[in-house]
Amino acid sequence: MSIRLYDTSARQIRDFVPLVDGCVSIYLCGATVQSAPHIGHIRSGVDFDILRRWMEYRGYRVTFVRNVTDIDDKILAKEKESGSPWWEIGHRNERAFNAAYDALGCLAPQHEPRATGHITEMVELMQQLMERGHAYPSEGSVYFDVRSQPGYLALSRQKLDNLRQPESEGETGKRDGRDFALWKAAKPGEPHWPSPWGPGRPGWHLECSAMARKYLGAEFDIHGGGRDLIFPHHENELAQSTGAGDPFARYWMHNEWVTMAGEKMSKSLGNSVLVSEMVKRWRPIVLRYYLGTPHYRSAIEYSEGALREAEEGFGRIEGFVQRAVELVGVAEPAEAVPEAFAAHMDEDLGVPQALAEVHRTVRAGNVALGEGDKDAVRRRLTEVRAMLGVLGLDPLDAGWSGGAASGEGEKLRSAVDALVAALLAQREAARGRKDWATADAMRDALGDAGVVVEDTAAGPRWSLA
RNA sequence: GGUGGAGUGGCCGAGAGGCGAGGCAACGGCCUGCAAAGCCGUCUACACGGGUUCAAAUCCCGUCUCCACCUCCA
Repeated sequence: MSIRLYDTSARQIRDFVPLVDGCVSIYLCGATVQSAPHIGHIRSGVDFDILRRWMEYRGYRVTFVRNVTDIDDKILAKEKESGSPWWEIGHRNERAFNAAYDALGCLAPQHEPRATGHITEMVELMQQLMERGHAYPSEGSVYFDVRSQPGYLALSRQKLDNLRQPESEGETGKRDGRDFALWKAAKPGEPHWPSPWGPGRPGWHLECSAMARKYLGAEFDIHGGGRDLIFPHHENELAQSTGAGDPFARYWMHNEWVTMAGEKMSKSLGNSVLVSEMVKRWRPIVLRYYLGTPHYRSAIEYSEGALREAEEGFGRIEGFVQRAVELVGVAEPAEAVPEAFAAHMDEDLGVPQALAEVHRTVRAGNVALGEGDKDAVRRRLTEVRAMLGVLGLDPLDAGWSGGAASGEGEKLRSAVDALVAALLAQREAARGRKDWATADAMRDALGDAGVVVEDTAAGPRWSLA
């Protein structure tokens, strides 16, 4: 059996055959660090993190590259607005992105190259494009000649003649209004780097072609990103790279976006929800469950209610894991996930159906808990952990301990545990004499303090609300 | 104008010709001193109108509604 993936280029699900046996190379378009990440940005990170984890589970050696575009028009516009230098804006936002990836449990890429660190590679690429007749300099800028590239627009399945002709801006120096800039001549006050065509800065798109080649080679397996990148970003990347002679990506994968009242979440519409705000209100693992659980090619409609449901739904899974650990202790994830789960994941990352398998296993585990069947509980726990691990949602994974594993947090935890245990002992005594009023009052008081008490056959257990 | 996507039960969200995905909520039952959690059960839908087929949420035709992308930032 093999993994099958929906390839945007082919518009269908294809068997995944890696370029190099046993290895997978993935290039994901990451952040253009002009602003802090909203949950739409980070959804892409989560979706491709799941892809990567699944590939690793299937035994591939994965090389995952996620770029940082740290120079572009919007960043320069921000510089003018805010007065902060472009590199400071970029760095601040890059840190915000990394904090968000980290908070949501996205594994670190092997390489995280920045556009401004690869000017030399871009210049080389442009020279090759010129030699091959796909690019031309004009007034200090360099443009890609879209008419020179017969395959142009194959990815987005458009026709050149159907593109709206951009309004002529007078002195652009382009041969065709649809030609796009590889290199932009420096304007006064803007950052610039030297090039054979004069000082300037890279155009959008060019960095990805240059960096994908550098870190993954002229041909690699999967190129990913949000769906809005298909055109122009990926189309232009493809044109540049193939124009320079690189075979480039073998599969193109695009995730859908997060919508808000039916509309795409974006900064310009003013409807974006920042990750930094969300993690204050929802546990990061719940946020990941919410963003990573629908199929990656389906839009997610943002709503408070959906977040609450995610919290409840994940809580059900987590509740089983906790109770199971209380009964049988921490059991390591199983070596293999259940067959049905794997089959769904193999089919274009069928996370929703795979998740149904998690729920089935949780139910079976809960039945085993009810029967006190320790062997069965342990088995279900290892299965559930294995499946959750692939989704990056194993609550016992060290990454989710919330950093509270610090000495301070541990001390606090054990202090509270001792206090609650003492109160619960008193409450048990009250229950023993059937003094329900006292027992209930104590439970209410603990509840008000944020400690939820549940009486079970094995005695009372408590957890934080 | 061009290209692509979507409309599923109270809600979220899969599926894509025939055996009720799953979750949340609700309701009933079991368990419980009462709860909580859990288990069992109930509710069973595919925007609209036609058509094809033994059989359509799924295929075909038409209609409506919504969304996205259409280049140097508009």
